[in-house]
Amino acid sequence: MIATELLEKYGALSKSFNKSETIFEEGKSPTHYYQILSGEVKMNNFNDDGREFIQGFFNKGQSFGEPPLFLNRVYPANAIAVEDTELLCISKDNFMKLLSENPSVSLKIIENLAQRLHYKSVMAAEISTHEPEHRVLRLIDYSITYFNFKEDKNGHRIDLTRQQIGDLTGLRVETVIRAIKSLEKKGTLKIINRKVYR
Amino acid sequence: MIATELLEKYGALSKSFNKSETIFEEGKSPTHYYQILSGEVKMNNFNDDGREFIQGFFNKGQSFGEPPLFLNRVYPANAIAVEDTELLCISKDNFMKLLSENPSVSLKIIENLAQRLHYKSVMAAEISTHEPEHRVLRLIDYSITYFNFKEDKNGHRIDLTRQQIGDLTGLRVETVIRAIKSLEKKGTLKIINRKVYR
DNA sequence: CTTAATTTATGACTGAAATCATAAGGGTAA
DNA sequence: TTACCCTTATGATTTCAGTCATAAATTAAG
Repeated sequence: MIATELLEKYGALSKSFNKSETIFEEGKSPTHYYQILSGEVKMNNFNDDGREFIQGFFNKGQSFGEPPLFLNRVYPANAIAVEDTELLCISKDNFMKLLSENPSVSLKIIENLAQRLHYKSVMAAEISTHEPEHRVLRLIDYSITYFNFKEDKNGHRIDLTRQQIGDLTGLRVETVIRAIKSLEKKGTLKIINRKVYR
Repeated sequence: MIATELLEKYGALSKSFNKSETIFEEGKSPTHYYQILSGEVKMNNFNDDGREFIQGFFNKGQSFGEPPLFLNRVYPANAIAVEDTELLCISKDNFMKLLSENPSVSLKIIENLAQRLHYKSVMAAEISTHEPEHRVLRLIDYSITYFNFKEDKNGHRIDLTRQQIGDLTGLRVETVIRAIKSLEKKGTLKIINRKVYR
């Protein structure tokens, strides 16, 4: 996260997106650096059958879509506002200028990329070699530290639908539902009022 | 890649590893920044059944294992020399000092992490939602630009065994063999002398 | 040079997750 | 308030990749 004032000093402008609106599309060239002022964004892909894969969710204060900016490559995924969202946008040129004139910001970017790379490494190994229950549980545990799900007396409330968990782990809804049921039976997690707690 | 002289200025030392020797293990805390002088390194995970997943290969000039260094986290995977390898190693503290005193190096690190994140994004979507043939072909195409496989009159020679392709895409050897056979039948790639060309 | 291990290969069989079908509860938009 | 869609749910069926078995070709090791 880069300080709002610093971004504004380099000409950042805020832009609003309605729920479900597309921010950028897979295959397009990046033009801006984006940071979330409010709302939530997801990055995803669709295969030929229209099946979705969710690369990740991004919340207030987080940036997204930088890698292609640094590589002069096209976006490998779409970015979509999952609720009404306000973004701070700064053009690629201005962003690069900001970076070169403010070395301490680089470290923030590095930490951010490192964190996302870490998540991807963990999930890649999970998706490739583990059975559904393991994958679902690992995603849940990771999301507890990664997103900040609130904790109450029942534990952490996992604010993801079964469908979203499926799209994050490469599983079908029905499989996720059955996996969660089975994990509950084993006492690994709780289902209260259809919501998952851990 | 950071210039050898610069690394040495900050106390980097070279270290040799024999083929199959472990450089670091999953779950351990990072202590050094590593850059390859010669040889090849792979990062991998094993699931409970001993099934391997290869996170990636790293060659001369490349660094690996930085994310946990920046996050104060443990390694999410193992690093193993796939052939006799010589590394340039610099302690975490010295590396951080180098970074803060040489801002231009940060951009190199950022580009490196961005590239790896890009690869992971592409492969995650592939592994999650596409059938074997698609996954194998995508890995091959990505590896052509990512590694530098040499090109001759038959095309790019894919220097990966069927087993390695399987471990990179989360498929079993037999499935990879059949997928490659099928892709050859369709004329998508060539098999000459058991080697894959594209 | 011989032996052992790895790699590619193919066929038969199995099983786990995907698919299909259906339904009820909950939220929300008109 | 109603109608519609999303979410959770469950059972039956199918399918495709995994598994198992076996073998030849090639490479690496002793």
